[in-house]
Amino acid sequence: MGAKKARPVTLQMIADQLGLHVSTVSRVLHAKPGEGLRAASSPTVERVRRLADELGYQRNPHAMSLRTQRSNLIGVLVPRLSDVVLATIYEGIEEAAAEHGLSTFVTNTRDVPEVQRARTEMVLGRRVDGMIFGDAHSDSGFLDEVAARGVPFVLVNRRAGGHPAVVCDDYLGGRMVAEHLLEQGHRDVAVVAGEPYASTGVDRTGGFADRFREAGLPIPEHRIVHSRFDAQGGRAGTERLLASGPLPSAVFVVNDFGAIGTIGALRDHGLRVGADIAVVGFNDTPLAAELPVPLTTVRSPMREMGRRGLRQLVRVLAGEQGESELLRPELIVRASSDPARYERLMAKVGG
Amino acid sequence: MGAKKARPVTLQMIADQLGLHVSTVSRVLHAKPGEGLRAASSPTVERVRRLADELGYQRNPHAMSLRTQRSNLIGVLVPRLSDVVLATIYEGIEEAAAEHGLSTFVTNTRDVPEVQRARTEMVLGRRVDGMIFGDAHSDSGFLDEVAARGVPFVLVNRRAGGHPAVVCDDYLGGRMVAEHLLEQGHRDVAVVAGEPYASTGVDRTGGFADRFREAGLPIPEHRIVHSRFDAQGGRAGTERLLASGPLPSAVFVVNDFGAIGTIGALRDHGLRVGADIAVVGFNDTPLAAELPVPLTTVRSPMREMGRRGLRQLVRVLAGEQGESELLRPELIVRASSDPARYERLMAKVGG
DNA sequence: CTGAAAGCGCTTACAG
DNA sequence: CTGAAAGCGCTTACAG
Repeated sequence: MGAKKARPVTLQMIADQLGLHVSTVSRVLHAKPGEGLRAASSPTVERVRRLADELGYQRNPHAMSLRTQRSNLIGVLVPRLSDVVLATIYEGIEEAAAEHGLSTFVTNTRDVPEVQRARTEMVLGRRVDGMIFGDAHSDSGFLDEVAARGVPFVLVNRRAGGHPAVVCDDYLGGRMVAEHLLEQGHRDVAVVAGEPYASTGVDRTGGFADRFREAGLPIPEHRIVHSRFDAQGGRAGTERLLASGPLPSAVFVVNDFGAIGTIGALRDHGLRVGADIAVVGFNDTPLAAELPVPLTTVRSPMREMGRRGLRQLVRVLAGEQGESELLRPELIVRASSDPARYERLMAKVGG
Repeated sequence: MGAKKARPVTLQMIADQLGLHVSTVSRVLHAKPGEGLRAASSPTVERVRRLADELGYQRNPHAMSLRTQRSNLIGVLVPRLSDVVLATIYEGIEEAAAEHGLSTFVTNTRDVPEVQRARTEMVLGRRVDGMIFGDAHSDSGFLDEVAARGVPFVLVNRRAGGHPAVVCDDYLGGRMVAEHLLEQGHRDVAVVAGEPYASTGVDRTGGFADRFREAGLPIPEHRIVHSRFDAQGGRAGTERLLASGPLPSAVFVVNDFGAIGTIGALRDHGLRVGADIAVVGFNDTPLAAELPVPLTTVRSPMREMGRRGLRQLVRVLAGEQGESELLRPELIVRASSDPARYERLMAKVGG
């Protein structure tokens, strides 16, 4: 038992069967389409292609990489793939990579600097052609080092230190939320702001706070708390908020998962989201719409961000200058911050 | 500007600087620890190691793979990484792989057979040493083919066709849910059963239905509907359930994300989860506990499943027989199916 | 204990 | 249009 693993077909095998030299076969099979010079005569090309097809030839990537010093591999670092935001961005990266004939290594760094370093070395040790970081810290020392070493890379999700980055216009997203809450008449608001080292949370908070300041309602410091980017973090941040003073009328949580924790904490304090207090999240993850009280949030083009990040990396690999891109967010209003929608919802449930 | 990418250090460079032959350096640096035979004299070993360290030598994996026909790479296929269940299993795989000196390619197949085929070929084209499938379909024709080709692989998450698989004891998990609902006095229940090609949903439903049958309460066919494994799927399945007859007193949704869709649909029909109808999910994903009405669910050891799956693959790669493993699930009762807990919750919120 | 050779599978100027 | 050679960086018996 146990099927023997067939030795893969090589160029040499094809050459032998056809009485050609391996270099001719190589030229035929892998001549760049743009290449003006013909690889061989039409009949030869035909024969080679046919046999390669028949035998199911697949180029040995290790041999090719060794010879060309190009691996067509890229490394992707994310804080954690179990965060649906990063997983979705990665799906975009992978999709676009496949279209460019590139394969991706993706790895979790849990936002721990030592792990970021170690995984970067590991990935570089694999001789990737370039990297995409989804876990940049605002203190960009590490990335500066990587850049100094000449490693081509781009950032997605979070920006840092002026390196080419494809991110959502988080500042604008924060302003949109502020605008919405101001329209709803909120005057005393709070923010669960995420990790202080992540541009996402910082920029969202910044836009939000700026807009309130412009409205003559600067947000006091104790109304802004940092937190981890998950349900636990949202819960913990909210508990601190509730302990630190009177109840605000609205809470902006800089990501949906945090918002879920916030909702849990508010519930534990006997507060009804949408009625007693407004809550707004960020990212419009799939469950925001499905929550018992649907969550107002800001939609960010996550998959598209991944696709564009990969495209920028391809440009960098081609020797061009990588460009930063700012993707447009969109406010999605739902019952968690809109009394009219909340009433309609309750009417249905109540009746 | 533009740091030049330094050419990586090779064995040859080290050998030259030390006046040694490259083969000696190779032996020193990469002799297996188990190897009884010494690679070189102590002083030589010392000098080589020191210089390698100093220069930051990293073995070129392409050269090594080409020479040894072993890539230390494994391919992982999942339906989608944006499903937190699969992302968490993958985290376990990656963790364990790193401990074994292996790197992983992971790729999304969206449960589409043509994509599964294409991605498998792509990954095999990268010359991985083995594969882990998290997206097996019960109709195991494709996997049988892969096995016949002699590709070493194991399954995680879903089992199929008797191939080595590390999965949760889904059947038992389903029985646990049934047991719990029977204790709560439910007699008329329904199931949102997931995709019919996935053993997870099928086994969970099977265990659940068997237990009810044993209790003398066989579940009529129209009370079991199939659905996609996400919030949208749960919502759609639940709508069909609600359209097909009188209201059941409890709904078992075979995964948490589906359950969220179910909760959304029930809400839209004016039903209060935990009061008017019980809902139970599966997997205990992080948000189950944070939902406004916390969700009863079955905890499955997702990360551990990934770790064990990788370990089984390592065994297979070592020429041993891969073994299937069944991991133990645990029922987590919360307010969505427990009137006592629900009352306590409401008392807090109401007050 | 250390060196020399062969070879993994490919690509790329260079001849002819 | 096609062949021959060199070489990417490594490992692995085999000599000595």
